[in-house]
Amino acid sequence: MKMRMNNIFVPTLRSTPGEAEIASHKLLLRAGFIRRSSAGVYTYLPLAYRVLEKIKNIVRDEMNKAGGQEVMLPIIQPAELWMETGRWHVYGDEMFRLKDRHGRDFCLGPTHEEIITDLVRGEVNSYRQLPILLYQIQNKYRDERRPRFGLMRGREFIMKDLYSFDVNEEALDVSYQKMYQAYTNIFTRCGLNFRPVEADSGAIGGNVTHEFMVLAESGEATIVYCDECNYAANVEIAPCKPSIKAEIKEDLREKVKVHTPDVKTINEVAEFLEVKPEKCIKTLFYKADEELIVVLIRGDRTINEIKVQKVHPCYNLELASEEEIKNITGALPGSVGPIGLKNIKIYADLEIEHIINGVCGANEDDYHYINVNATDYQVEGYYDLRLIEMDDKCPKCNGQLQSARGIEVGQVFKLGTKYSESLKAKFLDVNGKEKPIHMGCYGIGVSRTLAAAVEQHNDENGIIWPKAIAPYLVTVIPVNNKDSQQMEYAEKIYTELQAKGIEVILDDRNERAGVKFKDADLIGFPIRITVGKKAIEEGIVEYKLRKESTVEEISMAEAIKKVVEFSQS
RNA sequence: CGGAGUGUGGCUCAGUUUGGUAGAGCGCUGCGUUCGGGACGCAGAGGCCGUAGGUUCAAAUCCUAUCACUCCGACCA
Repeated sequence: MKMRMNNIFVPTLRSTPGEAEIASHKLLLRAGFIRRSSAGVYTYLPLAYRVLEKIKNIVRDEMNKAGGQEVMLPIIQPAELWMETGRWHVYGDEMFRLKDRHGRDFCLGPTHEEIITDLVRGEVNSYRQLPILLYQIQNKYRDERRPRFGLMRGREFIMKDLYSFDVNEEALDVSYQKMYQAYTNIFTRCGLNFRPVEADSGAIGGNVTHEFMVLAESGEATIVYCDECNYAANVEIAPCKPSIKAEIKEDLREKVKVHTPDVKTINEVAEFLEVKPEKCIKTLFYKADEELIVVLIRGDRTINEIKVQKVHPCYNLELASEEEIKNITGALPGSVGPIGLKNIKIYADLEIEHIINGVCGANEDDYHYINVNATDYQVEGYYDLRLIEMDDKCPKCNGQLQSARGIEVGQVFKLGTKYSESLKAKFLDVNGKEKPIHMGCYGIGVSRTLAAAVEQHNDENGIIWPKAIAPYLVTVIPVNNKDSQQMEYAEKIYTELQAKGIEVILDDRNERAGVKFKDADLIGFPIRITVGKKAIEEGIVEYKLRKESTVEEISMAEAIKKVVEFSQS
């Protein structure tokens, strides 16, 4: 196999295509790893393919070690199965749907719980057959409302999913722990700086779940973690205690309606009435499926809609329209409040209960109430509904919280019996009693991991691949390929490295040195060996690591030795 | 799905306001010079200006529709 730049399809670009916004997307396009086919759908060119295979092999290795068995599952899946679990409708427009020539409904699998459970329910009848851990590494399809950031959020993407089937909850715990450990091993081996965090289980269901986050500024998720204990969570689920400032206790006063012309936002209200935003009651109207609900939160806080959905279960939660609000309250948003609202559920954040002599809209345009207290309106209850902030204390140990952005590359779920019950996947236990199988599912976004690695490991010159997933470990660059001695020398190093099983590429292109250096940096080979005049005159080559700026001038034998050492380190 | 924007050669973009022979840089082909951080000269190839209608003597340019793509938001195992 000739691993030479002349023979490999690596179309690097000098300028960044306008379609790209974030580092990984720009660099993967420029360095000749990917090309877009349509929105959120990409072609993987040879270099990307090699990286994907490396990631997959690390994943395979750890899955196999943990007792997983690899399978291939259908990508085209029948609607019937999805109807059995009810997700044919839950998934909504995000599912790619198609019909066959007979008009039967199918979808392109967005995930494989249904398919795998269907398989297992047909074959597993006895506790003797459990546990069983099956996994697949395949394309999955989700018609994202908004695909973006290149491979980060595609509509077609590569994913590893492992599904575990156990006899009971304790056994599921064992499988879950194995997977948690395997994930830690995988992302460590991939050379990524990551963090497992507590998370929301979303539409997939289940109660216990962790996300594995690659830390990067461009990450779409925000996490909080504590330096004093091991607490780490996605902000989506991080619980918040009410922060009640030790203020001077005010006497409760009678509410008063005041004229507040052209005052709409919390900040405007606070400024106009000369109170702090935290004294204001932000009143938000949501449409929960078909029902309108009200959520109250302190003026300086942000709503956490996931928490709202826990308190008021629904499939779809979105802010109500101005028209819907006007119908209920008689006022437009900006002048609405909880006082006097009827026939609508009002959920208040825990902190709302502690607002004394607060401010809220009067449900009359351009009027607000001041001196509002909890007795002035009726709520369903007080719940933790807000988004955690940096001034919050660690929910576990009260320590100082830190926050970071993360790219979700993996998630592990304890599903319990959600799918086994709806799909009737049962077995007979030792006592001959019929029980539902306890399931877990464990996903890794393989193509997203590739993008996350680039996102985390790059500089102004290009990608800096962690060695375990680099497309090639070494590039050998003869400075002047008109110089046949240099070429021969480079060829010799290349051949020797190859003989030692090192993945090396020879840049034998008829290009000027500068072009080859630029491309080497852009593509991000961990090691570069340069063969120049000194190689011929003194037997000295240059050895340079991509992640460092220093160049070592050493003999060819030493360079080869260093490469081998590096590859084994 | 709401808001904003962009579609002109392989890539980056100008030209559109004010209609009148389709441009530049990079890349590509050939020849020559050059050769340690994206060289230079000369000569070339390559575009029914996203698509479809319309207005006009004349449309990349004006009008209408439509498609694609990107960004912000909403949403998201």
